[in-house]
Amino acid sequence: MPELLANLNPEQLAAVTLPNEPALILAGAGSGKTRVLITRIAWLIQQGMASPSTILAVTFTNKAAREMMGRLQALLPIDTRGMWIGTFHGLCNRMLRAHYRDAGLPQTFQILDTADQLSAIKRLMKGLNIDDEKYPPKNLQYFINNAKEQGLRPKDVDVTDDFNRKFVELYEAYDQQCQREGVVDFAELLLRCYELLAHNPPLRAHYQARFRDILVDEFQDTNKLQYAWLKLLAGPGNAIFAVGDDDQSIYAFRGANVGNMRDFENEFRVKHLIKLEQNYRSHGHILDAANYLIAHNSRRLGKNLRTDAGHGEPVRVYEAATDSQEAGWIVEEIRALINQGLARNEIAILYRSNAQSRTIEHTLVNAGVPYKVYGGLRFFERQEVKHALAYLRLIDNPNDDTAFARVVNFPARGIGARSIEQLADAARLYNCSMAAAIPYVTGKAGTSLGGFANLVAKMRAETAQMSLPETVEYTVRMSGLAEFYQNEREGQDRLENLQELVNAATAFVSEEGYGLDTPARSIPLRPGASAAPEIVSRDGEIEVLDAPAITDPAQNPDLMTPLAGFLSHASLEAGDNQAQAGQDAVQLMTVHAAKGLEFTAVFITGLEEGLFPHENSAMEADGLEEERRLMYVAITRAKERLYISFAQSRLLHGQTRYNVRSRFFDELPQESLKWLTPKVEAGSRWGGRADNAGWGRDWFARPGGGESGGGRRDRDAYVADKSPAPAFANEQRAAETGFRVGQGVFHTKFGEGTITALEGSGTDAKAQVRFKRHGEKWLALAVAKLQPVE
DNA sequence: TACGAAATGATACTA
DNA sequence: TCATTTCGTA
Repeated sequence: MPELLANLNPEQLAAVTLPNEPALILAGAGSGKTRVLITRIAWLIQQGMASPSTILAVTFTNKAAREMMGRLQALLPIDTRGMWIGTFHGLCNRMLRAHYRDAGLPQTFQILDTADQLSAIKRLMKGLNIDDEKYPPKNLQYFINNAKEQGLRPKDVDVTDDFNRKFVELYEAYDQQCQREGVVDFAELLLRCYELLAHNPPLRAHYQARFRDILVDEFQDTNKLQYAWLKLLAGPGNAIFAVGDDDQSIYAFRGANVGNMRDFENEFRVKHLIKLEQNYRSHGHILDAANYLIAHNSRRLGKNLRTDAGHGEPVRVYEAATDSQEAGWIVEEIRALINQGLARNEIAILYRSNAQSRTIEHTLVNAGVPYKVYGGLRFFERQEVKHALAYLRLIDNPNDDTAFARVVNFPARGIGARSIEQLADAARLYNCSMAAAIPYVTGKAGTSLGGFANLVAKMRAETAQMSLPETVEYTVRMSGLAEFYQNEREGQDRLENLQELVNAATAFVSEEGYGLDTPARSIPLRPGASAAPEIVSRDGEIEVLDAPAITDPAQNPDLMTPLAGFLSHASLEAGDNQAQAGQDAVQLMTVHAAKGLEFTAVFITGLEEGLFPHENSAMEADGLEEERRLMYVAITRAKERLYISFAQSRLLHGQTRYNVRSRFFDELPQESLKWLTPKVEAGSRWGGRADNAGWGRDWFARPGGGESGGGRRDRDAYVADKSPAPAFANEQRAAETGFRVGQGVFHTKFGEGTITALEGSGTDAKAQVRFKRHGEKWLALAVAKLQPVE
């Protein structure tokens, strides 16, 4: 028991052992936030103040939820699997599945991810003959999600003008379409769950009585709807324990509302506000830089990090002439660090926008330094996987037009755009799904559509008794997807992903504890499991007929069929957002993606006006302050070494831009900086910036190159300034290929292979590689993205 | 229907 | 520059 609380500092200890009352924990970067959250849960359970079933813990990412469950499991001899620890969306999904009738949803409702939602919107607009130039589908999508996140249904949205009125109309039509198809988007998951609780007092009371302790991670990232949902769950006998850091709020652009922290403090009369300011991550100079920078923000709750670690190394600053020179310097420093014995995965290169990674990658490749880029497509977002999932969704729910439209002609079965349009018209006429409208379409189109209908019907019938992995395997085969990719020249990886999908299904079944032969499409009633919830509405009144019948998904996870569960899993957990895992490699990612991580050495690149702070942030209210918080997040990722760099010119979108160094340099404590290049005072160079001008003007295209806004035709007329980057010291060493014959390599397009020959040197260096799947190829090392593999 | 050419847009991103 | 989408023709 005491060892649970051992090694906590006084503030952490105070937070962990607070009474069951509203509390706000202001947890600075590297202050042991997660540890406090987990220890608090463990402590509550150990003290008998709570049991695993009375706790609700909410996070933003599946990763955070998994970490919490894993570490908790390690602290206590309990099974965390049934606990209500998860993301907002995951928990809402769970609640909606349990009370689908009260929520007005079909039992097999499915979840639209962002891409599905957009295609649903496009389909809707096409059907209504809406001009998508005037009303861009993406804008409508944003409008709808934004409204939902404010808790607004179409009837609640203020109509201000005709344009707005159209959007509201479309929002209404979209909701109806979703309802008819039995699908919900991400925002709907939250809003629907919110309404479920808001309109159903007995149910609300049930959950309020149940969740005595509600713990929220990253509270500064909650949006209005999430906060409202939490407030509904916070009843008289329970309390919210919110952990967050207003200085690390970097998601306002997607609806996060830092104001929730203040509101929480006021609305709940928070008596316990604890600041965790002891930092266990960074050395002194780094922390000083962070503190000093963030002090330039107004409207903070106020916090100052301290460390016992000593000053450590100063923050190194480098000014480069060009972006490629900047990259060259970074690679040099990285080599030095590696030579000093630092592991590659303890080194991170951070940038503000993804476009910046290319130059850096290129330089790393040439230098033969292995690296990993975070970001990009995740497993369940790959087209072949989404195709397969669409077939599965169609088997489960014939009304899902989004899934239908996706695969009706994939693989191609001669059903063209014309036929689909006819079908959509019929569906609208008869107010039914596209699948149901097939009999109404006549002629040749009707025949080929009929063929598709038969295929799906056959698949539905034949999978009726199959287990989930069998169903997935069967679907991949019978849909023709496997055959299609088999014959496709570049289809091998996709084929493998389809196989991987079958494996994922097998893994899912075993993780969820189903028997391997449990039918995928029936609700498996285990012994002792109770039937579906029984809350019935009578005369508009909602009533609990039989109190114990409010079924708790935690005790009965079988309210979902394995297939429905797997499909939600695919939507809610799209998989890793990381490139190839494994080998020891330098980590490349955006500053946003780095939040929550830490590295021994960190490079923050592209510190230029217009880039960081980003030019677009000048338009947004509070935009500059968010950029500054972003920089704060970036700095606080570093444990021992921090490098900050910028370049005078940068090739971006095919144009050379001349940038001015970021204002953030002037907001750092100069005594903690070590300039590796002479520091040039602002204003002493051409292009020096006027501090209070809108900084959109602070960067500009090539001097004498004319206005950049001259339209596309300028592209041909425009000759980019191709002056070569000044050679940097180790051009010579970069010339070494860094490869040897017989070495295993990885290529982003061709996959794994082995080097069979090397030729030439410097920029002409070539390697012959025998790829496992694509045969032997000669590759120019300066161009090909080859990564060494063990 | 299918393919290549031309046009276009480009901050950050989890569920 | 590059990835994606639309356009125009076979």
